Order: sequence, then C-alpha cells, then structure tokens
Amino acid sequence: MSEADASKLTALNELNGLLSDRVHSAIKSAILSLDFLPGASIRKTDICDQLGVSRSPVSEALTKLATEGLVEIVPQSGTRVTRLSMDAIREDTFLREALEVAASRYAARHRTPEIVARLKRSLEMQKMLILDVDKEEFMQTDAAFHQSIMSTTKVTRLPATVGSVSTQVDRARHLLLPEPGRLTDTVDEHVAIATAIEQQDEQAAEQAMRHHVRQLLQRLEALKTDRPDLISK
Amino acid sequence: MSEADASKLTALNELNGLLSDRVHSAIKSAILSLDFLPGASIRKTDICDQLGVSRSPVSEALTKLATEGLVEIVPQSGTRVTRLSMDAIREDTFLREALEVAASRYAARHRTPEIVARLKRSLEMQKMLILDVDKEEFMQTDAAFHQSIMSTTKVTRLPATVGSVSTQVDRARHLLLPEPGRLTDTVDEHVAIATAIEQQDEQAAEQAMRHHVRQLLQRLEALKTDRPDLISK
DNA sequence: TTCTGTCAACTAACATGTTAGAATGCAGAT
DNA sequence: ATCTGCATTCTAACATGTTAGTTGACAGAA
Repeated sequence: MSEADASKLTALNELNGLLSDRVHSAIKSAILSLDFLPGASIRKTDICDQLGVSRSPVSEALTKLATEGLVEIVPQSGTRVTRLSMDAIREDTFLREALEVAASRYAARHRTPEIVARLKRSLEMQKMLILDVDKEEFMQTDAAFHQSIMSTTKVTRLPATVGSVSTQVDRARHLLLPEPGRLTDTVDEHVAIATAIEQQDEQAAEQAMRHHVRQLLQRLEALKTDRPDLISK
Repeated sequence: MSEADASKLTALNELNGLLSDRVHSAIKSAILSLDFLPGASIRKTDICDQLGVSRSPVSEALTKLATEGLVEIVPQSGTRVTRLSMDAIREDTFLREALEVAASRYAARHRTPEIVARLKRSLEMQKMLILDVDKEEFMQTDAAFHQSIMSTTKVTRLPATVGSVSTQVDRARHLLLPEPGRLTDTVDEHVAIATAIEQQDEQAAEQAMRHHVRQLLQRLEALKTDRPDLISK
C-alpha cells in the first residue's frame, strides 16, 4: 500500500492560530498539492513526529479533513487520502454549479455600478495575465472574479460553502496539463458572465455561468485517460 | 448568562456507533429541540458528567457542531449555542433554494415513471396526514418527498449538503406556531412541484420549488415579532 | 493447495493529566 | 464614583496513558 510521506509537510512555525488549525492546513495543502497521493494511508504518529506535536491536534485536523471529504477514516483501522473519482468530481460540479448559478442570477438582478466596475477591472487584469508565465497569479484573479459575484448576495457563507463542495474539483484541477488557448477561453467565458450581469440579464448570466462551470468539468474528463493512475472510473 | 441544562440530554445507551457521534447527535437534538436555548453557554464538564463520558468525545462532538454552525467556540474561553438571527436564516434559505432548485430542474429533465409514481404516493400520504394530530409524521413524509427529488440527481452528497446549509432554518422551524391551513398550502406547493416534474417542465419545476422554499422563509419572518427573545434582528 | 481459526501487531477511539489563555471580581488609586 | 491592575478561577487546548476493535499473517487442517 502506498503511504503518505510526512516529510512533505511544511513546518508550521510561521503561521499562528490554533495548533490544530495549523496542522489542518499543513495536511490539507499537502493533499491538494498531491504531496500526499490519492489513496495513500496516513499514519498519525508519522505526522506527530514530523510536526513535533501530540496526537490531539492531529486527530482534530483529520476529523475536519474527513468532513471536508479529503480523507477517509476507517474506524479502529486507519486513515487514507480520499481517492479521486470522476463520480466525485461530477458531484462537486453539480453542487458548485447550483450555487454559482444562483449567485450569478442574483448579481444580474441586483448589480450596482460598483460591482460592474470591479468585474471589468478584474477582466482587464485577467487579459494581461494570460501571457504571464506564472499561472498562479491568473488563478488568483480568477478566484477573485467569482468571489466578487458571490459577494453581491451578501451571503457571507457562500464562498466557504462553494469551497467546501468543490474540494475534489480543486484537487483534480492541479493535475490538468497547461493547454494552449485555454486561458483565452476562460476569459471569454468570464466576459460573457460580466456582460450579462451588466445588462441585468438574469437568464443570460445563468446560462453563461452554467457553461463556464461545465467547461471545467469537460476538461477534467480528460484526466480519465491522462492520469488513470490517480483517477478511478 | 443563560446556561444549557445538561439534564435535558437524552441518554445514549440505545444508540450504537462511535461514542463521539452519539454525543454529537445527543447535543444536536437538544439544540434543535430548543432544550439548549440560543445563546446559552455549554459547559463541557456538565455534558461529561451527565452522559458519563470523558472530554474527548465531547470535544470532538462540539468541534463538529461548530463546523455545522450550531455552536460557537471561543478559544480558551467557552462554547455557546449559536444565536438565531434572521440574517442567518436568509442565508440558509438562499443556499437551500439554490440546491433544491437545481435538484428540481434535474428531476424534471431526467424523471422516470418510477420517480413520478413515488412522488404521487408521497402526495397521497401527505394528504392523509394533514388531519393527523401528530405533525411529526407529516414532517417525515415532507422530508422524504424532497429526498426523492434529490435522489434523481445521483449526487449522493446532496441531501447531506442541503441539511448542512439549512441548520438554522431547521432550528427556527421548531419555533413556528401551528397555523391553520398551512399544511394544505404545503401539499398544494408539493403538488405543483410534482406536476411540473411529471410534465418534464424544467421552468415550472424550478419556479414551483423556488416558491415553496421562499414560502417557508415568509413564515419564518413572523418569528421576528413572535419570538424576539430568541431571534436577533 | 486452499481454507479456516487463532494470535500478534497495529490503529483509532477514549480517558485523563497538564498547560495556557481569557474572563471576572475585587482592591486600591484617582 | 470610576478606572486600573492584579489575582483567582474559569475554560479550551494540548499531551499522554489506556482500551478496544480491525487487519493480516501464519499455522494447521482438509
């Protein structure tokens, strides 16, 4: 059985806050960055040794990760990193689509000039970053674009909820190979969403967001053949 | 400061499974049934004494309840039952509406004769139970109706996700006074949803479900004046 | 060879001891 | 009367010891 290599964990000195939270985010980023591979078993004691903490904060962190669906705890037996599956990714997409579409509709109905301006600024940045070598920066602007739309609803829990239902998609995303022209397509999809919101066209905003979310799923389907070692079914 | 009376906890002998899970559901039902009032502080040691368990399972249970938004843990200080607020209830409704509407649309598009039959059976039961004295039975059939619709999506996490975003609404629901004719209205709304699904009319299914979810919010708004002691803002 | 029962080793779950931070109340100063 | 600082007493957080359930390997029987 493959095992998680605890040496891949980043030290948690720099961060502050509750110890269990720091342990949680350390393990989480290890899973998201695939330092802990899907299906790998996690040894509590290894984590304890590596981070120099006791089992309590590690247990709490793993429990939290289990509710997020990133690890599976088998009672009295062991803990393993959740395997990626196309089924799980499709489930994530369904839930995320439902929430983001609702946000998009709301934004179209209740848009203010400020929001429209913010979305346009974001689009300009995205266009500039298309040619940038560092894709991480584009990803951040991408995320900010979506958050701007969600923020119009004043539902403070919405971004966190979307995040919590999209964990498998987020993880799979890291496996996608860079594809020429994809960033241009993404920006085009964003433009369609922003335009619909500006024109207060709920129907169009809904459709554009739905298409955008499903495009990602489309690309992720390629992983079935690209990374069959990590994606089951 | 008001305090939670641990003697209101049900014994957990009859149940089986992990101790921390049993503690979790014991506290949860105490909160949902208002045996633990909104804003009351929870003493870990009281819970331990009352249930005859150690602090470990109680801590895990409270951590879980915190992620569900039913309690708030103040680091190094204390734990209290989350206060009910109209803002939180409106947030719940937004998220639940987004998810249930998506399920309803999907059901309308992909409905099978089996599902239609199941929904119709459920409606018959609901009509019979309107006059029943035991409202709990009606509530159960109500829940089953919604679950049937969600089950068509094959998104296994959907019911749990809807549940987790609806905790405040579920709690507030228990405060509603019985209202003559309300059950009849509810069944009528269900009929509209089922009919739209049967006719594969996505638009109508979406609209009917949206209306249904917002009706509950409408009724909950009354709590602002009915129970200002328990609902803030 | 294959199946079965037993046992050893390992794990999460649970109990309990210890630490550190927050709140509360009171004494003393202004 | 009010504000400030200290000490007491809470609490959650963390560390660690103990229990019990699961797994897997191995021995022996068929």
